[in-house]
Amino acid sequence: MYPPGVTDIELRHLAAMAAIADEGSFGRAAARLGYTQSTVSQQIAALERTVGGPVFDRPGGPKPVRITPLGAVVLEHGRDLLARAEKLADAVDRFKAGGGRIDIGTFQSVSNVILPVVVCRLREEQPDCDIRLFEEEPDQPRISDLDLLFYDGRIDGDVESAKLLDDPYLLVCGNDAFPDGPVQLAQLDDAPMVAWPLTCDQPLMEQALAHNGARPRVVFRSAINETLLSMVRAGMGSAVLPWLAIRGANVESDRQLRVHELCPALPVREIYLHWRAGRTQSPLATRAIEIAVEVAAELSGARRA
Amino acid sequence: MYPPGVTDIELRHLAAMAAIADEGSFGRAAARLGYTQSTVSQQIAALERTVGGPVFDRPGGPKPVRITPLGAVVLEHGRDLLARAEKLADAVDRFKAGGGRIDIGTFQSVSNVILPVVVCRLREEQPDCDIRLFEEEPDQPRISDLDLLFYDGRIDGDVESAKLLDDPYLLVCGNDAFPDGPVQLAQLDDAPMVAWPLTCDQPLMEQALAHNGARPRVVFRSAINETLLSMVRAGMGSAVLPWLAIRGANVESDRQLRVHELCPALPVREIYLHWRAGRTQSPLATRAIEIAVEVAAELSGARRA
DNA sequence: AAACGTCCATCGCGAAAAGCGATGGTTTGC
DNA sequence: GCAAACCATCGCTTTTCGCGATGGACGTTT
Repeated sequence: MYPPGVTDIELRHLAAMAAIADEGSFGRAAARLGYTQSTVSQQIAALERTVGGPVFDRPGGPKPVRITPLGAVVLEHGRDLLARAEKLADAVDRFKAGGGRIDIGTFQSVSNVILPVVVCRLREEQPDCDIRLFEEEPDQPRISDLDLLFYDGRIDGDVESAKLLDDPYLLVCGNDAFPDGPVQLAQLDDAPMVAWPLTCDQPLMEQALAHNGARPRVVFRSAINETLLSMVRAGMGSAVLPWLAIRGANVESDRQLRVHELCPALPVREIYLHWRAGRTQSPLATRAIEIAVEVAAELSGARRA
Repeated sequence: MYPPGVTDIELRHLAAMAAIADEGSFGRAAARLGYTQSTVSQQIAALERTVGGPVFDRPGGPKPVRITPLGAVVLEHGRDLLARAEKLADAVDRFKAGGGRIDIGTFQSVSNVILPVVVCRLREEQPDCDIRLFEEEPDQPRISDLDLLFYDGRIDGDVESAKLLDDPYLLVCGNDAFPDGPVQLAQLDDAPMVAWPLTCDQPLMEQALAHNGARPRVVFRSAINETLLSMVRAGMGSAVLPWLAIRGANVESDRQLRVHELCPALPVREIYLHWRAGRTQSPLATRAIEIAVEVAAELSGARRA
């Protein structure tokens, strides 16, 4: 792979060489490096052994040592090598401080409500970090190549997860569709309704509706919440949406719309944050999980209030 | 100078890491590197100690190990570091094979006769070498910053030298100025003459002329040999030039000019090659000295023939 | 000229580390 | 379950690292 001898080069020796070149003396270089003069002398001897020739001329006496032509070649590349090593150390430090890149998979309502806050706080703590979001959603959520994945449900495979919050379904309808207070599920039977496409938790929710004797007529499907709500305002029908989506669209302050709890309540949609099991996380990912849990808890509290 | 820890990085460990990343297994990497599996395991452990975290996830069993986010950071820079180290080794090899740069100081006739051959042979052996020639000639020849210096005389200071050849002075004159055979120095007294400027050996030569009762009238001085010879052809006067200069200008095949030995002969001009004492030479410089001596010897032989 | 100061090389020693072989624990696949 | 593949760990030997002390070389000073 690498030619023999390449890995015999020691950065310590190159650092000693650079210090000597700067100071003009083995002894002063040793002092600067925190070594003994004899140690530095041996380090240079070792370096000269590996490169196969002297790198300094030692005139003897108080004259400063001078670099040889071979030494100049070694030093030129050596300084470069040391600079690169320093860059490596810097990169590691930045990484451990939370820098670096993180790839997060997300979906619909999480993108609208939770994620903005998470990203914001993360960037506050780590202005230089590189956060990449992915919302492509094939039928199966893809966690390979992602560090973190938000999803409303569990995922099979070698995955760990944190439950972020319970997201109950609520009814959004026109101002005068129902009187204040909870709405009986049965009242939704055969009612016109707009809804999300049948991905994620949506099929489960509709089954639960049906199981409770509510078979609404779905007159329109869209993944865009704003579109759905416009349809509700237009009187096309009502919508059963999770609380997160409702909050994300500021429905509560919309005088044309009203939100009702459902009775009996549908099974809540559960929001999870997933990551691959058995893999060491980056500090950035670890922190992102913590922040996501925090944010979710705050949201949960806000909902109950 | 360098932050602590930078010089603790070992190229050996990075090489092991790269091999593992390629092979997906500590054992195979060990085989490739010529180490034992346990050794590689410890190398990675050491690396992980210096960077402060795991660089590989070991799933256990026949699954390939996988790099961690931290490991990815380290590996990215590590490969770079290894590539640079390889460049260093390459540069050293090239240098030892005679590559690299050489700075040569020269003057007038050496530039014309000796140096072209030396440079030619050197470049034949080392096509990639970087030969730089300097002909600036302040009153004092400057050997600092030069690897090699041609000069017609000795130099004071900490300098070693090789005598290349004796370069006798000869008389160049018009076809019919003197009969064939040696010319008595006395015959040059008050004769019109063109000559070099009073640098290098020229003052010494003119003193020697005077000392032998010949005080020619110098009617023109120029450092350009061709100019001087044109003047001789034009009948302005004759010229006392060293053999090297005469050969460099192809005087011998010029039917308008004739070359005479002088009687008694003037002290020869001695051509030396100098280099700073007590300094390790580059192989290229060493070889250049050898070649220069060879070329000078050939020229010496050619002259005597 | 002799004494001094500065400098690097070298020697001996103790501590640390590298590398090896053998062993043991884990996980996967049959 | 059993076998196979894999990595971690332990004990051991050999090598290396770094130190302090000493000595030789050179230039400067007296």
